[in-house]
Amino acid sequence: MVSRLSLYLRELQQLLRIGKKTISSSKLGRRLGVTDAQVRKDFAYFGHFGYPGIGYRCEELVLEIRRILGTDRTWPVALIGCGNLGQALLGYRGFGKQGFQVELAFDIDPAIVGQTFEGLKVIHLDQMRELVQEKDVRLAILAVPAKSANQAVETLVAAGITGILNFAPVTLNLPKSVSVVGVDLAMELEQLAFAVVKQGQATK
Amino acid sequence: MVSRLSLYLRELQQLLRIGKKTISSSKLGRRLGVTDAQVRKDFAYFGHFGYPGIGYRCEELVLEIRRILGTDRTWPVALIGCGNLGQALLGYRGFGKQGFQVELAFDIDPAIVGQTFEGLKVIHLDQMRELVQEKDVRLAILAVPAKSANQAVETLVAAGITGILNFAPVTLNLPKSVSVVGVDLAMELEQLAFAVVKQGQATK
DNA sequence: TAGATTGTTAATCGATTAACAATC
DNA sequence: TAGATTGTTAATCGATTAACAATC
Repeated sequence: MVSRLSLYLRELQQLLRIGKKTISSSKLGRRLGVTDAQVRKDFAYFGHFGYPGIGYRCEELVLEIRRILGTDRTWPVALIGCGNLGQALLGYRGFGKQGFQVELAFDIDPAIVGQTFEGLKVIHLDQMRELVQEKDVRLAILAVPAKSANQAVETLVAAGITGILNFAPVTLNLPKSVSVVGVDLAMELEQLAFAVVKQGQATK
Repeated sequence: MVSRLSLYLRELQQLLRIGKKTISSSKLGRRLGVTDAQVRKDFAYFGHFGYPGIGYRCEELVLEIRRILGTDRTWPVALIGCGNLGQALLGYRGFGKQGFQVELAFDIDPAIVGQTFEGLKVIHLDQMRELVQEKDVRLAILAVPAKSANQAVETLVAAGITGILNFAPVTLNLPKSVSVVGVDLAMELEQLAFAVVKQGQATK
């Protein structure tokens, strides 16, 4: 359900860009494939953000959602693993726009440690603890190979990281106090393949 | 619910790697944070795969899930957009392992078209239609900037693509016959930030 | 046989939708 | 005022869990 908040936020930012001042639950829902009742219920859960007869003021609602999500400030983020994917993530501009700033980059490969990508020098994972504490970093993006993931996670947890965005295609062993969001690209493609096959059958 | 099938599949493949022949619904569930009843219900929906008193045979179940998901064969995939992220995705080995093979790479930037990455020559998007039809490609990975996404989508749909893995942080305008799975990295981080803040409050 | 574990039914829970009085 | 739209209640729907007879 909170994932819909992010979706609304993205759409509202788009609406602002094209100059819309207000939007109704039914129009916002139509754009996203969600019922109007769902949209209203989602927002009403967190407060009274709308205006009967008018709708929601986009600018105001953007601020409210960011406050709810906790992105009304900038979060420093640590990147773990600076291979192919890690480097691409370092260069991704979309994070900054939503309030995330990769401030630390780690690896364990001697061929990578010491190199600079996007103006950020890659540091050995062994030095994570003190740097993370110094910068008060809570979030980490884990972009290491599957076989190194759980080992890296121990270092992360010991360093005080409390949220992990996991790109490694394995189940992480974590204490309940650490949150994890997994992004498994092969899994996403599997979901897509399933949907395409099903859709194909429905059309027959 | 189908997303759990992918999760089970990944875990079962891991279990096979460490030499397990069979697994019970309760042990599999424990590993993934799912109840045993949920695991059994999920599988039973598609058939009778388990053995009372024994559990599920890992190898057999892997084959069944792959059949259900449609990944009991290799899917050729087209990559659209060969910038930072696109190049990283081209180099990602995880796709191949699950039955996806990027066979075509497209872009519109003259500085990128013609270059070769991972042994694949980047082709101009204008030539997509005939190549996609020649190779019978159904799936596309969309890794273009947000502002180009909906324009690119028109070309994809016209070429006969029926499933899109969308990395662009925008809502795509698509006919109902085309499936889409969205991966918005900033949205995932937002979910993580929310979870971390909530967790922090609960601990207080 | 006793122990383990499935598949399935019934009960519970939570999420979504419909409907409408209240409000601008 | 009439029209549009919210927030919320009640109804519906679907998904999850508990429990247990059937099975190996």
